[in-house]
Amino acid sequence: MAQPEKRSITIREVADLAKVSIKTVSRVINREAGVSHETHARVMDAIARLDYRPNLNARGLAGDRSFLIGLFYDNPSAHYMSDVQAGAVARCREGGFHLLVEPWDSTDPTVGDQVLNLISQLRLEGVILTPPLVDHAGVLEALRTSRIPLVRIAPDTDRETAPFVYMDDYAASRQMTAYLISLGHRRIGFLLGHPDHGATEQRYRGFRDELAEHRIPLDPELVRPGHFSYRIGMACAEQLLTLADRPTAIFASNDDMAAASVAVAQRLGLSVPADLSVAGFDDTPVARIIWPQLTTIRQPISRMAAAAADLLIDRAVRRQPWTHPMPRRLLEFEVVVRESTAPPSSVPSLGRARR
Amino acid sequence: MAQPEKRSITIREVADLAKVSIKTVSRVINREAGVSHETHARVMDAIARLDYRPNLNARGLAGDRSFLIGLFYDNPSAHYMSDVQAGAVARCREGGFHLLVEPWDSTDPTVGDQVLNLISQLRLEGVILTPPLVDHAGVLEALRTSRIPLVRIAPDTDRETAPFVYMDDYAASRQMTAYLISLGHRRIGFLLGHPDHGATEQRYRGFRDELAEHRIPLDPELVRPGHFSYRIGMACAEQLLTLADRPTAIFASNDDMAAASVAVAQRLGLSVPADLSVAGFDDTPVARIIWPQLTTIRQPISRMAAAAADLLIDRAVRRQPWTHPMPRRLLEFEVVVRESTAPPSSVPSLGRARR
DNA sequence: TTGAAAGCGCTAACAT
DNA sequence: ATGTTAGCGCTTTCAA
Repeated sequence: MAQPEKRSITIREVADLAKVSIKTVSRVINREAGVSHETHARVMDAIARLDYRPNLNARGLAGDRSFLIGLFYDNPSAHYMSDVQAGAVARCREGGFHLLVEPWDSTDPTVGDQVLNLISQLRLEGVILTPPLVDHAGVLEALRTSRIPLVRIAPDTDRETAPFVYMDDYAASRQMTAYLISLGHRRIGFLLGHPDHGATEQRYRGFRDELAEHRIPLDPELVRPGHFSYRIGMACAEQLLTLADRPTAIFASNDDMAAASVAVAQRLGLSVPADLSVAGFDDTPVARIIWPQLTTIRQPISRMAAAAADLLIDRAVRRQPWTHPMPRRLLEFEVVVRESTAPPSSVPSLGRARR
Repeated sequence: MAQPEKRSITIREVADLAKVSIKTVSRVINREAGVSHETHARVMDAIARLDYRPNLNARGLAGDRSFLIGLFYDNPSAHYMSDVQAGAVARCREGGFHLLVEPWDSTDPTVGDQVLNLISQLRLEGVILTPPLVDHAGVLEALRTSRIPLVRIAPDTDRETAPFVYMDDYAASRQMTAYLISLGHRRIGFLLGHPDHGATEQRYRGFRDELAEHRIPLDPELVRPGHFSYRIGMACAEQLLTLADRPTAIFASNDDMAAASVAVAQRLGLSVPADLSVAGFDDTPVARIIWPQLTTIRQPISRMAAAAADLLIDRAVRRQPWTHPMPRRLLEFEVVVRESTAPPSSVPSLGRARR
């Protein structure tokens, strides 16, 4: 049984059909100048008739390109990565690029080598780094020595060496804290993020500074290390809520920990928000999936990723390195008020659901 | 300021250093037989000394390969895709392949063309399709005409034409239903999935057949179209729970709808599981994030994806097409009993949390 | 505005 | 067991 020939159309055949040289076809494909209107039309016609698609391997080999952008991550949050990926992949497709996803184990001491290896094999045209990998010394160094274009999302350290996109975690945190205070809360518990994430410190600072601004003393007992984890967040929330003088609100620095706080409160027979207000951060789907729905900060995750891809693609198309100062893009967050926050009540409820 | 030369090491240089021909180096790289021990060692040494990394573009162009596997999806569930991706990417890395992620809009009538275009440009060595794209006629046809190796995850239709991996949704659903019945439930509400997903029908059939097996009549009023959606699931749950003769249990065919049912129950002052048992399907993180934690079915998502990648890589390495019957891999599910299910109580509680 | 020829770095087919 | 040679399909000089 003869295997039907699977050979694809090549630039040669297009050139023949259009009665031009392959260089002219190449010019058309690459939108180079210097092709007459009429020739251009003939070539386009031939391309369409033959259903020609240029071979990216060949283009890459000849032009030292790959049309590939790498998304490097080490983030266990499915929703975060899903948003990042969606933003990046959409922008890539618009620009004729493709997204290669590569998870890394940042605890592996050879990760730098592995990165180097990948880069030199694949000739990626750029890499997007997400937190917390974004501040990983080994990975950063590998990327630097390979001199590959790099855009980081929300980096914490070393902000001068490469372009990055970010939102103002500090301001967002202050704004949420201010909102809680405006509701009348004075004893506010705070659940810290993972120490490896730059955002952890930013969000905590925003909380502290806003309290100070309102001359509300910060009770160290109310600040707990939740590591962005639902499980650890639960333990922290339980400690907070069984305190003799328990807080009337908890500001968790991500939604998972906020959801954990809500769950603990309910388990303890406390009603949210009547007995306890809970605020989250990120606006992941979990914020709407639990009851009551979470008041939280909407991060522009997908737009940050799109902006990152945009910087990379722009650079790849221009074929020009960035110059100092490195570009950066600031995207806006939003405080989303839902059902989990309300003014504090002095009378503890019986734990009945409201409504 | 002179740009430092960035030229990479080529096979030529390795050959020179090792005093062999490039073909021999090529043999070593590709682990072909027919290289003496001593030569092999010399080449490996040269590779290490020069830190040589073969250019994948060149390898791809010459050998008509790409070392790229595509993950095509159209699934809005971040957790599902995250698991799929993790499984696939892990297996790819083991095999020296890379994963390209491509979301598609299955409502776009030109999606078939777009797929064709992508394939012929990139020369992917294989494609993994996830539900519900896995049953999309246009995409399937495009993939078929391009004759690209394809492995589908949990396909519903056309199961003879290409390899696939799957779990037994039907059996899982029966098992969960049996469990609910064993607890003493007789009026069980069922929340259907999205009509485009093959699993929707399987899960429903399992439910129906298990009821029949126990001679429990199926009340059509208790079966509602939740579309796998949290929001729609909420509406359905509300209808179910405000029925005069409301069910004592709800079997939602995914976790999101189960979470919605729990939320609605709590809002209505019903305690879960005392007043209402709720079972989910999938064991996504939401199952543990809500309170009470969901009894659900653990799908082997990531292992299915790994198996899919495995089939593709194996075929790519052998460079042999699959023969009939197409390979398929069945992976095991697991019923995970948590806190959201219990025997029905005849005395409606006051809606207080237990414990 | 257009084209010819020389690679890009590798693998394949065929020597030896 | 090892080498030679001819491409893979494109982009890049450089010339016309």
